[in-house]
Amino acid sequence: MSDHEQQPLPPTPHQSGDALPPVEQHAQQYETVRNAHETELIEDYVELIGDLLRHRGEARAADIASRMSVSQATVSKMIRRLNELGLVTSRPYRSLFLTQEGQQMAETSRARHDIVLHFLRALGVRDTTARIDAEGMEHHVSDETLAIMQRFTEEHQP
Amino acid sequence: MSDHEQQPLPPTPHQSGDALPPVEQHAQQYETVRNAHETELIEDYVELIGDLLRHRGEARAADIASRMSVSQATVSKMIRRLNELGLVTSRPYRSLFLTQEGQQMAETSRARHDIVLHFLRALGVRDTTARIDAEGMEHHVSDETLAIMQRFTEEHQP
DNA sequence: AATAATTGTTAGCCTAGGCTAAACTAATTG
DNA sequence: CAATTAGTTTAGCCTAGGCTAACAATTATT
Repeated sequence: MSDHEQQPLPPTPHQSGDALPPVEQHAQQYETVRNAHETELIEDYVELIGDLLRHRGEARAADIASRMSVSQATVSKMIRRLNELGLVTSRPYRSLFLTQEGQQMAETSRARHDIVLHFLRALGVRDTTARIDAEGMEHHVSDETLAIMQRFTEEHQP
Repeated sequence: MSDHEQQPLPPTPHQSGDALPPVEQHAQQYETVRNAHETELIEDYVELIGDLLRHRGEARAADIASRMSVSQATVSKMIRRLNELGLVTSRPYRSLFLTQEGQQMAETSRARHDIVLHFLRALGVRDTTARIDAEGMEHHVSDETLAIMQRFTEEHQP
């Protein structure tokens, strides 16, 4: 075999896109995302439970399962975790309730979610799309950006 | 024990926030997010490898590990997966390369990432924050929203 | 050339978050 | 009130994505 190997090339001079950030900053970006992922699901559950309590008066495991389209077993397991984390109280075969701390988290999540959703709509995104995007984005928007989104929304549809 | 149990309450009449979406739509929101999570990491790796190749001329496992701040073992395992998925070619102790398909994915990811990043900056978000938020948001922004972001950016700083 | 340092791989462990199947409890209805 | 249906839980399995520790290969240094 002669040297037809793939060889590293010199960096492309006409760089499209930005330069690479310094290693520490770059690393921090990924770390932040990983951290968000850890709390994301927890927050989604708590937020949904809060919504169900508010709109329906009760939050049953079966509702959560169908709204999240996961199995009831998955929900049951998750509820145990939320319990251990002190976010919900539950008794077998009864509606769930949020603890003080859980309510706090639900409100915060709900508020973030609404800000992002309203912002997207104000930007001109269709409702269905906005809802989907907001669900994914809400956990990755910093307080700084959130504040800017809120201001934008207020200014663009009073 | 007398009946001091926590009881479900009637739905709050003064609803803050929106009403609950119909179950199917609600479920689809969460499904979309779950699907995004599955491809997210893969795309991040491929995108980073593309960036390293472009800016540095080569992409070594050690660089990926430090830029993502994960262990080299984790990177090594992931590279095997990327290989199996036909996204990269690798030989031990040599730089990684992207396959045709990998390059395609890297470009798409990079483009999305840039649009989100530039949009955030155009909105007025500070650079460091914008980078962090963009890293988390990019995988959750629909094509529709992406197009709107791009238009916004063009109009707000040419 | 020998040794040291860097880089990469492998093995084995852990947690989170899915799933199905089976068992149990509560509610509804014949 | 017995039986069916609906809701919940438990057990056990799987994959992804982290980790550390030990080892192997390459590259750099003396």
